[in-house]
Amino acid sequence: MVNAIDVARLAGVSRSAVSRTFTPGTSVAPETRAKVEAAAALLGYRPNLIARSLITRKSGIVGLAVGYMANQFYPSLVEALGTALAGIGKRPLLFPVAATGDNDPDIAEVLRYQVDALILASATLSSGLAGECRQRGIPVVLINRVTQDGACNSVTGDNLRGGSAIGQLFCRKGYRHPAFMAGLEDSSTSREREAGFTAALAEGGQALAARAVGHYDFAQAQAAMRQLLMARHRPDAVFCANDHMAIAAHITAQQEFGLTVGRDIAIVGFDDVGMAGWPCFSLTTYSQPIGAMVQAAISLVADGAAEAGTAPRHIIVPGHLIERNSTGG
Amino acid sequence: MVNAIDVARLAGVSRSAVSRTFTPGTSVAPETRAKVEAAAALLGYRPNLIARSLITRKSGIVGLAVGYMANQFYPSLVEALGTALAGIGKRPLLFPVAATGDNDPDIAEVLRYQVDALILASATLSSGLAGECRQRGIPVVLINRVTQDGACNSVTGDNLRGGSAIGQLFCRKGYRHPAFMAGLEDSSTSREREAGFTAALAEGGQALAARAVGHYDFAQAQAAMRQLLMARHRPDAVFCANDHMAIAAHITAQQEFGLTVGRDIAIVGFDDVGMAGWPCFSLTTYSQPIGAMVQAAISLVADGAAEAGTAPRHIIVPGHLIERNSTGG
DNA sequence: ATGAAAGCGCTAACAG
DNA sequence: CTGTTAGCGCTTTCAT
Repeated sequence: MVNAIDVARLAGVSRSAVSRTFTPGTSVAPETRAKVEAAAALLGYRPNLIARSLITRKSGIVGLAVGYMANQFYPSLVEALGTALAGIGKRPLLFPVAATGDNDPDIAEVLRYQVDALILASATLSSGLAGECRQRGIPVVLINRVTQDGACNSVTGDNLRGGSAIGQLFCRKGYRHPAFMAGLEDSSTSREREAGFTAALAEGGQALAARAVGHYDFAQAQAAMRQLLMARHRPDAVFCANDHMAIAAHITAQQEFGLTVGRDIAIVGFDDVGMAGWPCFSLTTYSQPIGAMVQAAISLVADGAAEAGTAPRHIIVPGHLIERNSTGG
Repeated sequence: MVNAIDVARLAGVSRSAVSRTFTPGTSVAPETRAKVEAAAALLGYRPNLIARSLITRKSGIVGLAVGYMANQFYPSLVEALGTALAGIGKRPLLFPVAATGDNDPDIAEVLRYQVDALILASATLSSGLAGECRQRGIPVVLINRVTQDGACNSVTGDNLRGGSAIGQLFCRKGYRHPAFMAGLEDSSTSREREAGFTAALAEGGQALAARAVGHYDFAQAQAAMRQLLMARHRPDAVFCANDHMAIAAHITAQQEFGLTVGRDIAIVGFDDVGMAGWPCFSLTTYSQPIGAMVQAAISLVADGAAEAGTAPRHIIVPGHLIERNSTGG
């Protein structure tokens, strides 16, 4: 294991000179730098980031909590985040969490790595831990969810307006029995989308005819769809709280009930994941632009959005309605 | 920022006592431990893993390179790996790499984090870097790919047998114009699958009628499929080097050429990703069991499969043919 | 611009 | 079982 001392010795300089050579924004004589770089190359020296972080108190590591990768939205997000973080010289330390329930223990564990920030995709943390992070100056960014008390920074799509746009679409199309499939009952995202949706329905003189809960899970969304379709009054249009469940619903309606989606029944999702545009689904949906969301998250992380006294910011990234065949030709 | 000294002071013990309390496998008097734990809880103390790793030379961090998340196989793998690593007290530090080309710079960068191991999913590294890792005692595990010189540990599915099984299936079904869609020409995975495939065809008295390259990419696979389907002699069965491309091919055949897959043309993939089983695709494929592959990778990581003198291990995880509708009712 | 010295938070060897 | 003593590899004042 070669270290700065070895390099210094070989280059005939002090260890400080070596350190400075590899620290951006320090002044080293070009000549010295050259000697150091030559020696380092010869020895295959790479500055130890762990040791550095002990003193700079910046690890370059960002904790990234992510729930279930089965929903294509999250892999896309993780990939985009990984790339964007690399752009500001940081890397994500991944830790899997349950999409629901108490994730504090897992998060506390990752805090021990002295992460520079915490990005939580579809996971929440208690206000206790949030406070601790704030106190330590660790920015916390929730993506696609907000906490009840609004104590954390967050980046979300425009759930309210999106739900509303879909409600309006249903009214315009003249569906008579609109239904909603929730994600998790305690998820802010699902609740906001539903609120926008039902408000728009009401404005159009409609009311929710049925409701089911898919728990954001493929199999459970299928079950929820079965339940909706087997009811006395079958809905003629279903808004699912995300694309992942909408696709499950689509498959179930078509495969198990022989319905032609878009003709016999309308199905709408939320997110605009890649698959939503595939011809076999051609899913009407409301977009959550990943690029913009990642950009927003990165800016919160980079601006050190946790300086004492800074009020949490809640960034809402606008999306737009994408009409495809699942709501009629 | 509270540290071990603060805790020691409050508990009225030495800093070593504090250290021992939080280090598994050390002996502390129950009474001392209790005092320390009380003080730690009061102060909200969490041992600094970064500082610890400086001395133990074990960071608990595993570098995880992952290419394109669009192929569902990889998100599933990442999720499973993350969970399995947590089981042995480690976490993955994610770094995005190009699926093709030279990833050495990115990998070298992550080495500075003193990672305990390197897991490369569908990425390769030069024998130079591989040698450096070996010398430093950092296990390197390739998943779903091997290096040309076989210098790295690897975990792969049974590409040869899988390709062969699909070739045999084509013969048994009596297809007359079998085609192959490669991933990347320089990918060991694609080459092995093709080798098994063509060998089995030859044994059945058949020969490859056409060939295209999809570069493991959705859009490029669609283009490759168009090319195959517009040729003079249209193939009646296409084996795609993975499910991701097979699904692209499926959609293209159906949507753009009006073909009914399974009747007008057979399409087969490799991996058995979740979507392959969806009724709208019902894709015949050869499985790569993620659980077993992760298990194998973890064992290589945990056994410190890089001790000097250890020969690299190449684990082949068996899979099996899954016949679905895409090769006929 | 450079070197000497101090110290980040922690563990490990060694006496007691 | 406990405390003392030395570092792990690095950055950073502070003189020069």
